[in-house]
Amino acid sequence: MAKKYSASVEDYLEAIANLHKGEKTVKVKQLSRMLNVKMPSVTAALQKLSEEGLVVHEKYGHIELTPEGNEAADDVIRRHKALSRFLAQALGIDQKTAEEDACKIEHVISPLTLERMIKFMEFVEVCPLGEAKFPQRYRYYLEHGELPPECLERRSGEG
Amino acid sequence: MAKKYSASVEDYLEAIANLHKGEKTVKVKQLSRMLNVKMPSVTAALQKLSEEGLVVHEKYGHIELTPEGNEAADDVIRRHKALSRFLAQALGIDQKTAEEDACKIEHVISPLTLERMIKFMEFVEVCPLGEAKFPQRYRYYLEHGELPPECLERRSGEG
DNA sequence: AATTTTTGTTAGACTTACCTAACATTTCTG
DNA sequence: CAGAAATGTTAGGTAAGTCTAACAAAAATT
Repeated sequence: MAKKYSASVEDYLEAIANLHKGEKTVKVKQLSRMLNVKMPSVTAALQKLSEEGLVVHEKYGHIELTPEGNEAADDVIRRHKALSRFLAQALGIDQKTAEEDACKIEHVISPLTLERMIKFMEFVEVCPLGEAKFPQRYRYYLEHGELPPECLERRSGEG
Repeated sequence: MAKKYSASVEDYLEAIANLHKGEKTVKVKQLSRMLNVKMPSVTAALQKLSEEGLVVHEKYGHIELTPEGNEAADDVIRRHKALSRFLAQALGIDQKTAEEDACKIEHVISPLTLERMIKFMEFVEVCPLGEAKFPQRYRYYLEHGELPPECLERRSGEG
């Protein structure tokens, strides 16, 4: 299960799924715009995706995902979301960059690494913040380029 | 500066640079093995790289990087190392997986995200560990699936 | 309803990067 | 140093994925 698709295929599936959420019907033009490719490229891609049983698309008609296509799309979207959350929340990266990186990395990241990023965020959320101020201190370090005062204070006494 | 090269080009440059460190001369066969491609593919790639001024390679001769090629290779290697360190150290991913993911992600990660990963590691190293036990606690959470005892103890008193 | 505009498709070409098979050169070895 | 083995190159093919130009259908407009 969870076959491997090319980055391009994943991009098409993801875009179709996302467009489906907003609009009732998905059309070639929308995909073309969303993916920054010309319409003939979309037509060609849809043909291949149809043959592979991931998409339903009759000539001049609207575009839908098959159950298999939908499953694959959901998986890409899951990776995308986890990644962009991790980059933004854990590393303090701005939303735009986090999105852009997620769009690329989602195609190549291993399941294990993804799982670890998710675990990392879980941990940060779950571990009492008053105690483990790590994330906030990291933000401070990012902003000021030096350790926050409460780290410096105790430094000589620590080790 | 720092032009954009394809993932494939980056892989060749990186491999040549790495091989150079070990052996005195780099040969087609070695690259072929290292990159899991057949020798004719290497020959073709070297031709292109030569034309682009990244590599010096005369027929049947040994392979070297130009200054420009070397600079590009160093940059890829820098990304690779930072990534694999981040994955292994910060996220607790095994070395093999960390390497594999680094090999892929190095081609698509943004400078900002890379920089943040580096900053993250710097912070973990620099911030007194006795105080910010975040990384260790994260490891515990990874291993046991629940918070370490010292987090749980104080939990009710924190909210 | 006829025409224009928009959208979609087909046809054909290009690029990247790989492959196999056949040939060429180098290197090793008896 | 001559033949065998290993290495490297050329020639020609394939697959993905993109593009432009020309044509076709659908949708909008008058």
